[in-house]
Amino acid sequence: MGNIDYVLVFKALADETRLEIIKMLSKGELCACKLLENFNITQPTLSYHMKILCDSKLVENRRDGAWMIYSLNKESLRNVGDLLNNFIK
Amino acid sequence: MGNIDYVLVFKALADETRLEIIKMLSKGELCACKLLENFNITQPTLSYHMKILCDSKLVENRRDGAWMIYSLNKESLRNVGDLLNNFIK
DNA sequence: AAATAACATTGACAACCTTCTATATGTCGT
DNA sequence: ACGACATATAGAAGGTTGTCAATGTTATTT
Repeated sequence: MGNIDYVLVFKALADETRLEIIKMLSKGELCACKLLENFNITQPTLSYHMKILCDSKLVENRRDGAWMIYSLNKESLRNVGDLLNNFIK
Repeated sequence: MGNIDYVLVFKALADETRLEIIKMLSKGELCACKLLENFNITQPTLSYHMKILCDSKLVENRRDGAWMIYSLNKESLRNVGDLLNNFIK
């Protein structure tokens, strides 16, 4: 319910890697190590991107033992879509 | 029908001033001078922002005498909304 | 044709972003 | 408690962004 910082959200979306991460998460939650397999970036770089995505509220995380599981925050995505829809009428 | 560069689009949206410009244009087309009145930025800075918005295809421009008239490209906005909708189902 | 008005372009600078390596923290199994 | 694994944080390097002052361009008016 916390208010959305749309600039933060669009900054989070404005990166090829993060957009691909969101696409992957749209098919279901994933741990960082599974996400990492799909990119040519180091683990700290992925961690950096995940922090940006979580700070924007587009993505949520939960710990499962040693793993960190990431999933989409669909309400946030819906709110962003609504913002754009309001612009076009 | 040119394909959309979503990273470019989200970069264009990821700025407080440009988001406000889009909000203003959502109520109807405007010339640069009218847009400028609403911000504490210089004319070259507005011109810079308008170029980014036009490059992203979110905004279109047409010349009317000495004025440059800007308007939203609603199809682009709809496509971006569709992209987000596809993520959440 | 000269002055004015609206807008774009250039060049400079500070702030921010993305990436890496190195290191730290947290968790599990032995 | 130790080793191995998963993830986060810190610091540094290089690239990108947003802003301005100065200047250029295009259109209008006198």
